[in-house]
Amino acid sequence: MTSIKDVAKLAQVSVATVSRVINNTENVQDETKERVLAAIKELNYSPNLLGRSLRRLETKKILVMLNTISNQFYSRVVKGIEEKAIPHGYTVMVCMTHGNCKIEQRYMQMLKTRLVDGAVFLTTEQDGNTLTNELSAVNVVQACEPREDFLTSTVSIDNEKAAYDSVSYLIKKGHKKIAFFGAGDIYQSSIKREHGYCKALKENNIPVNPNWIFNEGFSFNAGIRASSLLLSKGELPTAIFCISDSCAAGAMKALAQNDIKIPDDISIMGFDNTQLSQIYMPSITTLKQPQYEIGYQAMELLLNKINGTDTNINHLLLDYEIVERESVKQI
Amino acid sequence: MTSIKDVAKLAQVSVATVSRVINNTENVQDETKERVLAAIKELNYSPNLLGRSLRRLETKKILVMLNTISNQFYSRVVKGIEEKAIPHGYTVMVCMTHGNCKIEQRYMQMLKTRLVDGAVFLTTEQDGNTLTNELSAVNVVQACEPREDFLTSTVSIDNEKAAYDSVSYLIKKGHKKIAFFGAGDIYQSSIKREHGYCKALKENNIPVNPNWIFNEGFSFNAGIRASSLLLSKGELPTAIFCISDSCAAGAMKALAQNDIKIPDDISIMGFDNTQLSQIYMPSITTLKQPQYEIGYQAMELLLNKINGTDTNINHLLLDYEIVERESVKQI
DNA sequence: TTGTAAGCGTTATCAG
DNA sequence: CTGATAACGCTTACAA
Repeated sequence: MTSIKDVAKLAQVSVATVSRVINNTENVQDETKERVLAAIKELNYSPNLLGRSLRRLETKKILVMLNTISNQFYSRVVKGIEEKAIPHGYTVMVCMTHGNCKIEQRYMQMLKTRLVDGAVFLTTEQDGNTLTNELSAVNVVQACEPREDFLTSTVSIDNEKAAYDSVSYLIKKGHKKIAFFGAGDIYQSSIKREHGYCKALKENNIPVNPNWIFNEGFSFNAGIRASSLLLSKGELPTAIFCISDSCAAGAMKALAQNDIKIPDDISIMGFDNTQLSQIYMPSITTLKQPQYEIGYQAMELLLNKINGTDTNINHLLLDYEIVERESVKQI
Repeated sequence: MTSIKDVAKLAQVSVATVSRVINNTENVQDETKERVLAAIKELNYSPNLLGRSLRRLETKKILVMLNTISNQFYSRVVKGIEEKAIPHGYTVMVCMTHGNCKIEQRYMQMLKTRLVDGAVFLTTEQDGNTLTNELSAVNVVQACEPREDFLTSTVSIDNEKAAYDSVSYLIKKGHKKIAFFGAGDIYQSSIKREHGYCKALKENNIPVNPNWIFNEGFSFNAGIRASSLLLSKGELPTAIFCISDSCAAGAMKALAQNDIKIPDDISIMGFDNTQLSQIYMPSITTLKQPQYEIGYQAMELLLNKINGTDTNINHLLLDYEIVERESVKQI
């Protein structure tokens, strides 16, 4: 590996001069500069960023932590993060935890040890107190699925209100028998959406039927499982509000296999407006989260934190909208 | 930020001793060790990995370069990479290029400047000669979509043979009129699959109809576009061999909207066995690439390269299999 | 305009 | 078993 010393030797100058040329930081005589540039080219030299970062105490790197990239939802969030980060000179890297605490801690080590300047957590596996303690000295924000006990700035939608609006929409479409396919109380978003679901029913004087609340998860298979359970209950609802588009698709497939027509027999509503909701047959009526914007704003908060421009803890709630497609029918 | 010096001072030992305790590298008296560990705990100290990497000239970090994580196909490949890397002490980070040369070069800079020990390229935007030159001194392998002019070890399937087998399968199912939805000659995999498609037809004395070859891309929308073009041609085939599952789904949706029944009127075959092929209605018959295995083996080659165990350029071709589902019918 | 040298946080060598 | 110190590659006062 060629270092700055090799360049200096070849160009017959000091390493300081080479550094000045590389960073365009002070005046260097044209002739010397050219000699240095020629040497750099000849040796195919690139400055070692470890050395630079160690000296400058900054790396210009950002980590995005998430459970898994197989969840389509996150890809546009990351895109938003990147498009804010790159113009400010930051490079973004994505790290998957696969729901594994150990792996998450390993990446956190990179944070704590200054291998990166900051991180955006899209999901996390650990409890908030631990995280708050461990990461007290580093720059972190949360987006999408924030934990309230992890004390950082956050960007997300108002999950309770979004669910409330979704279920109100179904009610407006004439539905009174509405089931909820959630993910259970390990997910704050699921708890809140269940609250919103109940609130909308109550406000419309529809009793909440606990037999119609299932918590099998976000995935396609979760939708299948929840549908099977629902079918075993006897009476069927006319609509199902699902925690995710994948879950909605799973529900649709399981119901279709039992000769239940969507939306003629049962209406289905998804959540997130992932590509799946557009391409499924029938296409899925869903609630669009502003994924790109969530990422963009989260990165903005992180930059402010890194620069010391804003030391407050902010909680941004962004707008959402219902996207009407084919899976919900007026009755 | 607390450094090793602070720990040494608090524990009343030298920094060397602290380092020995951290790395468990030499014998340290139990009593001293405990004092050091107590100090580390009290100061909540983590060693700065920049310093360590600079000293050791290795970072134990691997980059995975790809176009975009929104392509489901890659998520299992990355999983395979991770599961080989982690037990060897390596940490994996994913970097998206979004088809942008500039961004790709930025990540390559991390490679050239020793911020990471190596990289697996799943896709690349630049021409092979440039890459070969730029990255001659670093540890790199390619997987999935290798460029032959980028001289590295590669892991993939035999795309021509896989396409040949897929089309032969359709022929065995009684189809003689078979269209091809490809991605065009910017993708080596597309070129090769088109070759395989033509070869299978010729071997069965079926003339290749250039009107039935479309190159709109890998995406869902590409499938929609290709279908629209196909419908404008007049005569329809009885089967379509698609370059990806997304493309197949797009084709199915566009055809369904024109009241063409899948698989009764036209059979559709996808490629990759992504989750979409399982969950779509009807489910999509497809060719399963061993995604996890591709990633795992690519990482193995990379480790051998990093360790200097194997300096050859290897080209691994892994097995694939046809997964029969609902979108192809015997006629 | 250029060079010298200190220092970023580690680890490894060499003495003791 | 422990400490002092050089070195990794770079940037930046300070001096010349």
